[in-house]
Amino acid sequence: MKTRTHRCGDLRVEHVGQTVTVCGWVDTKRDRGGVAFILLRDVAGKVQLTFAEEINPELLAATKEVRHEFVITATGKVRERDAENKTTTMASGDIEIAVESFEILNTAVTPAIEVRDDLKCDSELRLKHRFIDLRRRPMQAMLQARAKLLECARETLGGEGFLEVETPVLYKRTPEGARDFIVPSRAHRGQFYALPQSPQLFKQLCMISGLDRYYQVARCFRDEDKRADRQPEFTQIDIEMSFPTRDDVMELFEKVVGNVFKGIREDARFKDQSWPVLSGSEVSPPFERMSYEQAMRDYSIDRPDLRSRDLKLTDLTGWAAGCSFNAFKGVAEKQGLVKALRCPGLVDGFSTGQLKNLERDAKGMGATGLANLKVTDAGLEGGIAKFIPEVEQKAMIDGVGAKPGDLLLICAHEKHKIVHAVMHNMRLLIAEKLGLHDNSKFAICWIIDFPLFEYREEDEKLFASHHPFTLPQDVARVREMAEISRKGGEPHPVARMLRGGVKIEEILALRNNQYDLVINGIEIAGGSIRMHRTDDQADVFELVGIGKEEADKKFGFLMSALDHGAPPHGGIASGVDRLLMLLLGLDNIQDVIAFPKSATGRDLMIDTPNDVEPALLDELGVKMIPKPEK
RNA sequence: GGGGGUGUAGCUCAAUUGGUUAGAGCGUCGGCCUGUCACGCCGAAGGUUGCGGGUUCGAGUCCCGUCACCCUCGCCA
Repeated sequence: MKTRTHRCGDLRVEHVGQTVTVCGWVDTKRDRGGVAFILLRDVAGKVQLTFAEEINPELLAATKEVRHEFVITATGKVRERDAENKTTTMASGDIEIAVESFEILNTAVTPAIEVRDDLKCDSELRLKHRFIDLRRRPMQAMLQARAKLLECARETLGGEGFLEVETPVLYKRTPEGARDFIVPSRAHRGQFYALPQSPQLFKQLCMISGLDRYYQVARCFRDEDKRADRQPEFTQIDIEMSFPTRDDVMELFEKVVGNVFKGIREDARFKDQSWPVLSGSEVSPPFERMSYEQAMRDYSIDRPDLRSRDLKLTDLTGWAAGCSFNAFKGVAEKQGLVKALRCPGLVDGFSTGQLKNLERDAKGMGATGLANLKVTDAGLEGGIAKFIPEVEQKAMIDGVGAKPGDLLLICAHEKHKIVHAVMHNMRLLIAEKLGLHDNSKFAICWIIDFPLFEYREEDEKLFASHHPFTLPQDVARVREMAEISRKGGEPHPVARMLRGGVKIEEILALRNNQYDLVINGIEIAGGSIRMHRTDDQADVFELVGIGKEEADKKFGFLMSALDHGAPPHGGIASGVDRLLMLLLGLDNIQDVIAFPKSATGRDLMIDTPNDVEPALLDELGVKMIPKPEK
């Protein structure tokens, strides 16, 4: 085999006259009898190999046995094509190689899926034959963009003095959060490792070790049910720094994002791609900041899609409390939530059946119903309008700023969560219908001032809304609450605080030092300033009901580390897969991962998970229990 | 775990709503063609209709179960 001199896709007019040797896969073969053409493909692109009877009949005859996807190497002279034979369908379209010799390096069976840019087939087949799928140009470009993204991030972080540190994959089960993947230990029969959901604690330990600035391209594992934008294993750019303010971390990450956009935009390899990142709007730090409270008020979600920023929700609870429609009034009286979405100009946007379907969707999310009202010159029409007197109608129309020709969607429920879920989804649907969610627009914002705690009524428990290591904004007040709770009495911290005179509203009004970066309604990154003092950390553990004993058992190594001179620290973690999806305008995470798993978490190519030998289970001390009959 | 969708030739899809021998395009294989570039022309092969059961004189079509893939709700601190 001769040494390759050039890559197929790199050859241009400037190479005319040179004798070159190229290697690659047979993309197509066009046999015209006395002349034949083979399109040879490699990672850089394609080039045409030409064979002619008048030049070398034996060589032409030998092309007979060449088939699609054979691997061949060819040597010949690069020559410029005649003007009428040039093509713009490929970058090397001005030239061709007049082949003088070629060799079949390997044959290939006909692949199950075609190697073509616009392949349209079931994802099952693509996953099963991933090594063929990855031969396609869009997939190779995706992998190049992914590598470029990481390259830009590393370059930025390296330049800012961050040290890339690897942390263990064999970690420890964490009782909170997502389900863990567990790994049985042979040496310690009956005991298990767990795969990390994130390197959270290790990066904090790196700060305590004095590394000052850490980052890692970390693989994370969560054994939850999959979604279009979720995989059981995914990649995060994980960052932590010492002595930062909240702004320091946010500004640093803005730099990372800015450089990723810039790096991919300026990479010549991608100029033939139609990705949003290449044609989309500018991203220029500093990014807008929005409080959690405002996001929930205007958009009912903590990751609002601001491409449709003017499509805001209105809180009608106050209006509902005094209205004549009992369903709304009742909800308002029970401290529920009533929210309205003004759909501009959509008074005739939906058929009766479509409106029914919207309501069905809302009910699917737990709503009792979804009211729709048409705004006309005469007032409100349709559905529940007859239950609402004219004066109240006018107040409502003024309240939501509606104009004749608008459609109003209203959801009311005792549980705020349900109203938020419904109205967020309706807002997305309406924005989509109004064509506001163009994916070449990038609407970026930080969400800040998140609640420190969430409250679960069922068992009267508080949860850290980010994670329990996040620094509260008002550490002193948290201390006071923890002191009250520590006095004991009732079984739950919340009950103890209530008895101690703390109002539940006040607990829920506490804010933390978390920040999430949201682009087009997708959470791209999230992080926080952490607690670096044991006493602060103990206060938060106290309020979320993790006693000293439990804290020692679960996070003893952290508590101990904090006691050894932990510096103030904070950081951020960003989902590489989701960011890449956004940049490339894709809506399935499988399309940005080289070897992804299916929606049920199977790898269809290597066929895993699979059974293991019973003897191995014995050695591990693991017993298989058959799935119970239904 | 709940709901929805899909499953017919190697691939993408049809099959007049239960009726003769399940078709087409692409691909594959063979032949022809000296400038193709989604080459063209002629011809051929290729099917356990995901799998199992049922209803029926008769099932790709209807029913039950099951498997796989996709979407969605729950879940994902």
